[in-house]
Amino acid sequence: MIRLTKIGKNKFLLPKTGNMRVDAVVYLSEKLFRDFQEGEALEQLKNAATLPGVYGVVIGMPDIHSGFGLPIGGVMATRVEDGVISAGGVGMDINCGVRLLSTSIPADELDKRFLRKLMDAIEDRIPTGIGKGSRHGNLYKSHFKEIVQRGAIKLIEMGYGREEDLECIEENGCLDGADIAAVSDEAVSRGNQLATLGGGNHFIDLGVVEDIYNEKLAEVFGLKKGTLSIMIHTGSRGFGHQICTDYTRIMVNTAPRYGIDLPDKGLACVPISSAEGRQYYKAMCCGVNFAFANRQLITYDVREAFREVFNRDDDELGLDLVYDVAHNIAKFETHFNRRLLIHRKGATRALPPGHPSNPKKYMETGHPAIIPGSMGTASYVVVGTELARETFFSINHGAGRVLSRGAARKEISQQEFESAMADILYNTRNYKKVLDEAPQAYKDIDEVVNTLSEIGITRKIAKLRPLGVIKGEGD
DNA sequence: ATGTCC
Repeated sequence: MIRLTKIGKNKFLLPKTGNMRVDAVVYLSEKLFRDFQEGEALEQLKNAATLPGVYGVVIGMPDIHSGFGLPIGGVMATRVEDGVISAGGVGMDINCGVRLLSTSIPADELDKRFLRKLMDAIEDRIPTGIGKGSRHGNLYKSHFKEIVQRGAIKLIEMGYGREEDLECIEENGCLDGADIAAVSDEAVSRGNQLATLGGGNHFIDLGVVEDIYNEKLAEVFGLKKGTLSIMIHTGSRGFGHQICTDYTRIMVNTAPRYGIDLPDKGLACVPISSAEGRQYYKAMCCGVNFAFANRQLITYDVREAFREVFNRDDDELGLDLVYDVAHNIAKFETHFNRRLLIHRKGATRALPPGHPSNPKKYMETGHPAIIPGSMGTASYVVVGTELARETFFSINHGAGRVLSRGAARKEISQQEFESAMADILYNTRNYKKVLDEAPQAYKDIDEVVNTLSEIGITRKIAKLRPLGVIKGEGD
């Protein structure tokens, strides 16, 4: 078993041993540390620390749990000159991410019947669950190349959103460098899921802004206590999944040619500057842009559903985009005066006030970073601080699983599930289909969020409480 | 996460 050494409040060290090139650091509160059972995730951090060109420290966030190659809740920086790029370091669901919309609708105005009507109107428009196709099939057929190369920008040009949405999306809704020529035919054929939600932890939820911790910043973010909020969590669906699968195979096969000794197939990687590395980056950008476009189209559908059910205009409803963050992505960024490729896997970028990569609208506050809890617990809006420099301005992306999907299905009873969901509405007819997503399968979101805010890496801005949740059904 | 194993 790997030992963690406490090196500060909520901060633990996994010291460099064996062929690790750098240390690893894990952020855990005392309670999260006591309950910590993620030996495999620590192995994965150690593995990442052995890769060529890895820089600084490999980081585990408080929501860390084992994943494919790099753990979920993992951050790995590599030097552009001599470092590697890893498809598994980004993850299967490229640019899985979450966006938050604010409204000017007082939540206490809505009774359960009305909330249900809203959820039904949203569900009528957005296919959910694994393997579901899109109602915007025309976009896939006629504009796919431009959408994956130009992301949300292309959709805004076509009228699927507001001009001002773009500033409120990480990378302004388009990661530069996408080239569909780097994407396999098989991946392209799976791109027909544009404008679908998917399954697993993906959701659309209606919530209420329950607590404000910082009035000034909340106002800039458009978050007012007691108003209805909408959160959309989805990614690049089968398209991104296929890109990761394709390039993991390529990287496993070519890594030896570059003298790379792979500790784990899931961490398959090649030099950033290699032909295969550059190709993967181009393809990954397509997956990133697909996911931005996916969330943009879902936003378009949600706004339409709201107009229909309320019979009011956007002007009266708000429905403004607060922000859209990526959870699974690799990006070229400058930290410590060095050009690095930051792999964030189940981790969120959180820039502090004044950082030049903030959008103009949020330059003086830092952009909102959105942290969803589980289907039955709160979510948070936070900002990064200057102290987040030590994590390459990265924070956790959610609560983190504490039970595997299988264990959750086996161990949680119907009564336990229903009591955890209390008076929260959910769309699923059969609770068994979402039992693996039960609140009990996740860590305590308050504890996880506090782990970073207590040591000043984040500042909490607002807390959101779910009222109604739309989930895709697994099997 | 995922046409959850071509």
